[in-house]
Amino acid sequence: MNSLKARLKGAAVTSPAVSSRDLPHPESAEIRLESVLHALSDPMRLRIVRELAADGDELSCSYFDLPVTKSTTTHHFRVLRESGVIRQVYRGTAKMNGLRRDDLDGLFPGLLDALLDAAARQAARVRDLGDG
Amino acid sequence: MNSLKARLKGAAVTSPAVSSRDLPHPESAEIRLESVLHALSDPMRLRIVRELAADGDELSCSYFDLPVTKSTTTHHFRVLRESGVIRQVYRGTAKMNGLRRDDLDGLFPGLLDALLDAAARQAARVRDLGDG
DNA sequence: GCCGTACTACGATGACTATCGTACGAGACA
DNA sequence: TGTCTCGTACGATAGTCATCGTAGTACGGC
Repeated sequence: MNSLKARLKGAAVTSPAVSSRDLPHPESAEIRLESVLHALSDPMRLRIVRELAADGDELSCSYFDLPVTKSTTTHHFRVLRESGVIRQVYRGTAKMNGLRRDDLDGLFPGLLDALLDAAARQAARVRDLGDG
Repeated sequence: MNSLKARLKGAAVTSPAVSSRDLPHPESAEIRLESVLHALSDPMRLRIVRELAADGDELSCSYFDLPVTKSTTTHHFRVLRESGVIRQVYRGTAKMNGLRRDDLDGLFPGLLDALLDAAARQAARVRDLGDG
């Protein structure tokens, strides 16, 4: 049942180099706190970032099973990339996504961990409410 | 030249009790991380929160010298209140604003400090760029 | 070369938002 | 009572955004 995840998690690692297509990313110094917060203020994108932080640093877009269409998924990943939260790289037909942890930690030490911890706490809180 | 600030910073502290008008606030348990991040993703509101954290915990709306009209200022304060970031209380004609630090620290330990630190670092970075 | 998979581009749409101006209400003070 | 200040309410407006569907591109494998 996790065959899909297993298949996609390390997809196309055999490719030694990056595809010719490359995507525009902000440089580290161009990353704005407001943009990062805006990117993470959407539940779908916060969820993506949480999975990315928990499950490894190179996940394809299709690894995520989001309750929206592919177009919308593309949109959310673009927002995350353009805000500097993730780095995206084509590998074959897949687009691999990785958290820009080093850049974010360099700019805003402790922020990413605090955000991930806050998100985890909130998720646990919501889960507890669901349990009754 | 800071007479305005001095006058407004402790305005109406003589009033012992809160006015009859009171404003709707989310309870601590109702505060959502996404809403907090969304509230802080606006430069104007991030600035308000930074001043609030640095300059005391009971500042009137008019203490802030924001480059927008009064209507817009009201709007931003409402967003901050409804997201659970600040608490607002009428005192005479003034509306006093305070960070909900205890609630936020209780829900998301370390988050507020990390955010304030991140904002301070970015402000310093921008300042350095300005100095050339 | 052909097909399937992964993702994109584009246009549309409905919702939200930051901003303003004007008009109004609530309290302090003469 | 009148007046001043602080802040609100309301309507308008221009912009952004999350979402979709459809059509299209890029790559890998047959």
